Amino acid sequence: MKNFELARLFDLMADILEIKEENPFRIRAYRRAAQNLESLTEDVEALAREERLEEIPGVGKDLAGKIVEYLRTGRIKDVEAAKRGIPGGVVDLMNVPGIGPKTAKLLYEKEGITTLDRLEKLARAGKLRGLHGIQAKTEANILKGIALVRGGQARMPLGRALPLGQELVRALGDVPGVKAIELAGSLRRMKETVGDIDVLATSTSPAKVMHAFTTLPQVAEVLERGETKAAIRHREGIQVDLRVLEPECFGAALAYFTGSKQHNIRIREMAVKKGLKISEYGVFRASTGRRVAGATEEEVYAAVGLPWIPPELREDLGEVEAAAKGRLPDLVALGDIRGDLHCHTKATDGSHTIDELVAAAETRGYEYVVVTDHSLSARVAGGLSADELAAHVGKIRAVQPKHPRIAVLAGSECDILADGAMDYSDDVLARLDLVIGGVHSRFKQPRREMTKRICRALANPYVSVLAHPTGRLIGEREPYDVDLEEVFRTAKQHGKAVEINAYPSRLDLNDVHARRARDLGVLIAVNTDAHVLDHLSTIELGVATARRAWVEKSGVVNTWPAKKLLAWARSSRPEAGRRPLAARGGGSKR
DNA sequence: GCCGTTTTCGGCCCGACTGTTTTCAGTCG
Repeated sequence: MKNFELARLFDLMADILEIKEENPFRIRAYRRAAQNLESLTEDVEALAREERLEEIPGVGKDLAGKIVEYLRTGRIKDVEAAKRGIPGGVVDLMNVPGIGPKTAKLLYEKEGITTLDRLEKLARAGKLRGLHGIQAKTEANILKGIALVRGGQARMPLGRALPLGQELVRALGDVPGVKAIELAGSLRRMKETVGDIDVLATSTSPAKVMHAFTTLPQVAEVLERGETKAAIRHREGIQVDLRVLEPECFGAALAYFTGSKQHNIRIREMAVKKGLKISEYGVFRASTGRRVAGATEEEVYAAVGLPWIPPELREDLGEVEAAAKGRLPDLVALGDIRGDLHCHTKATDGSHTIDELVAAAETRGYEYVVVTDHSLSARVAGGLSADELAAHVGKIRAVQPKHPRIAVLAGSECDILADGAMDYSDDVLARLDLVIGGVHSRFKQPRREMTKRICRALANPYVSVLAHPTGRLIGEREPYDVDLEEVFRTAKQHGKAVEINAYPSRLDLNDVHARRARDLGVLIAVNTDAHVLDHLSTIELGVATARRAWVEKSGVVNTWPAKKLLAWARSSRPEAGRRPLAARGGGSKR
């Protein structure tokens, strides 16, 4: 899978062309192609083999040729050529906030700076001032920027940023004069990580809102403050941008501020063709400057002949075309979820009892909850032996009478062993209502072994759902090397579901992979993997990821009624019905 | 460099804030 390598290469090319002050549209073409390669759900090598590269948006004859060249030779001559005369470090200078292509070029050409170290040294010594446009303040900003880069300006996981953003919205919502306030940007689009938090407010007295914002207790530093726009650094480290506009602009401003940038460009291009101009202030007739829309997002989209597009889809990944054809997906929504299929208890590594879990699920309005503690091999998690599982299932069944409004189901998050066998024998699994299979060991297995291992588990008649299919932990652990195409094909063949695990540091499958699964017609389960009761609410992150993947309600097994869900889980099993655990003797561990 | 219900050539989104060159370029989103 060379999608990311190529994306980085095209981005590098764009950086170099910027420094060389090339045609800005050519630069944009490289950036757009890079972005689309990054979010491509298919393997670029497969597309190349099938001569379908030009189906990638933003990839024409020329870039397709460069992709083929890279896949064949491992390099692109034009990129190598462009790199000549621009030392690699010069491009890195542009990572410093405030340094763009012009400044990077200036620093290199006038001072020969090609590394951050050298830049820092000269800035500290006050030797940059006097260069065209650089005085003391710019020098100080460069030093701040360098510190930021060195500190690793890592993007913040959605699960952390969302509560911070919601807290800010609550705080600013109380400020007198604020009419409406919303999160925007990548946070509203629910990207798995966000670079900053964008907040949009409408008010008749923006100055008051600006003041309130820049003096919030969460503020570590005010970065920028104008009449309608301000930016602060949150004490949690992330930057927060606030924009305040008149109420009649709200829809246009929300659309503009939600992005993505690429999506906005598409919409504005459509507007231009209709003789309109769209900005954050509204939709205007280009000829007269007369305002024709802007109070709501629906108005803005309607002005270019489109239905409203859900924020999660606004990535210029086909949603504009789908909207134009009236074929937007009917996305799964939080309210569609009828139960959680993946939850732990004190029996293994959860921190609440079965009863507490069931009560919490009931409070959420769920129709069912599946208790899925770990199997024996997950030793660190206190995995259960077959005997212990039998006793545990007895306890799970025992709480049912106390909770008549919710079906309490017995399951397991059963380890998929190194060779693809399950951690419990089939006759043990047969006594469970629903089994989730997951990889928790031997993450470094070679791709072919890992793929075979997971596919074997999916073929097991008692396994219904594949937990966290790639094993990645955002910012902590890389996904294991596995051929997801093969996994998805196998899941489809056996009618099994793959999970979108909503655990904040997992979000596994991610949006791109989940979309591929969805495109291949694979069933999806959205689960929290809750270890503490609070985690049940992170289902929101999982549903958001499903929505970003264009997943519809019908494709999500835990939007189904309990009867349908259980019938599906049983459908691949050789025997009909479920035999009571006690009648089967049990005893053996596997 | 891409792309086409105005176009296979000639377009390609739009505006705010900062620092400094004090009228605007550079950067950012």
